[in-house]
Amino acid sequence: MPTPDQPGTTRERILDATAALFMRYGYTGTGLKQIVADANAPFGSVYHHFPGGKQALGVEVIHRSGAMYGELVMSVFDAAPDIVTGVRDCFAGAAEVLRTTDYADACPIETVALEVASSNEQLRLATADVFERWIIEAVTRFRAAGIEADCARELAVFVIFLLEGAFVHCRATRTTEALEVAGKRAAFVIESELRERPAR
Amino acid sequence: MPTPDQPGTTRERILDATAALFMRYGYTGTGLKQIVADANAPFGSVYHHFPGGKQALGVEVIHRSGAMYGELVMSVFDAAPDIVTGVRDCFAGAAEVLRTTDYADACPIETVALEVASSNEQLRLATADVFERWIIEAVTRFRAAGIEADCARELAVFVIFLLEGAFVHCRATRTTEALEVAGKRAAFVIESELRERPAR
DNA sequence: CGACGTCTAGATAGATCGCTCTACTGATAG
DNA sequence: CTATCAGTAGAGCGATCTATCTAGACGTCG
Repeated sequence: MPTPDQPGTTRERILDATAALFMRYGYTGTGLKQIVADANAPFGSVYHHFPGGKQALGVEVIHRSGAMYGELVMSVFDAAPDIVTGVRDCFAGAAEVLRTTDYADACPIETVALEVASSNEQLRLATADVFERWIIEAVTRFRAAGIEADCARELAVFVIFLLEGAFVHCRATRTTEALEVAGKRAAFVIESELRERPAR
Repeated sequence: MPTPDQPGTTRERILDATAALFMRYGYTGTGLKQIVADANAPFGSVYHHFPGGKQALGVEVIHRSGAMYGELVMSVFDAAPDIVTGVRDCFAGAAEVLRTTDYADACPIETVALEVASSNEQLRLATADVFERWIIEAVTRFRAAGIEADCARELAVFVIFLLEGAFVHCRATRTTEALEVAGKRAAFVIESELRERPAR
């Protein structure tokens, strides 16, 4: 489905189209021809704006998508009355998005991360960087909610990759079972942690 | 790294080589040329043994790898004195394998599952089938350990996709942090469940 | 022995890949 | 006005992809 004449500069349209395609089809599964078709951009513009070619475009898309998805998740946390509700809302929201996008829109970098982990060091480092930023953001939230530093990092890693794992099952089965289970368990674990070790 | 003249029939060598390549590079990232090179097989043999081409080969590899990985995990459970230790050993074993294979050998079908979820219905169904079989096997184990039916399925989904999520982080960062955190949390959750709702 | 089916072996086709190249457009500066 | 430069536009290159095709090797039957 080609994206109809979006607003924004050619460069931005290329970035947006690439991000959408990476989320669904991954890095090797997305061709430059398809990117420019979806972005309504001429082929030559890709190499004008991204002299490093597909890899350079990939690195920028990974960082950009990672930042945008991080902000999206954080906005859900901001809207929630407490951290446990925030976690629950994140999983529920992710399930809702999956249902309304024909199980296509999950994590914007997960497919790419697995694809490039053993084949492209530059892209692998980009995905690792995004994951680390997400963890740090989550740690900040958890600490602010009164969880001790060491434990906060453990919980951040636990919650984020429980979400990533659930995405795999949901996309493969076209159900949201895994996200529902994961959300319930994640919320319960954080609740327990807060109960057992109350505020500092 | 081309696999040196393995034993087995040409067909089996093709299946083994494809499975290894899918695990590292995914479906679209693996070419038939590379498969026959690694398998020490002539190109034509692929289409002789798999008349359906790359997709038919993919479907069979997914089912085969899924069954083999399931058996591997179950053998770890069999060797453990109890179910909590079994879960802990699975995550620890997965971390050990990752470390000794340069973070390449994780889940044999995870990368493919994400890649094909929105692009190839036949392969998507194959990955969904494998996940469902794994869940059923895990449910059987958990029920045998005295966990109630509904809860057993929840725990199975939770543990399996916590493992899958951890694989993403480990392969991207080339650390085993996520698997260690996940193993610890998974074991704790199952332990709690057994403590709170003792044998039937 | 020859006929037949299975499997090996690889050349080749046709499409698509990432990428490079030149030409063109339009806005701005001198 | 001309000169300049960023960006648009797409034809075309070599490489690689999946898939097909023909030919040969090998064993097993009649």
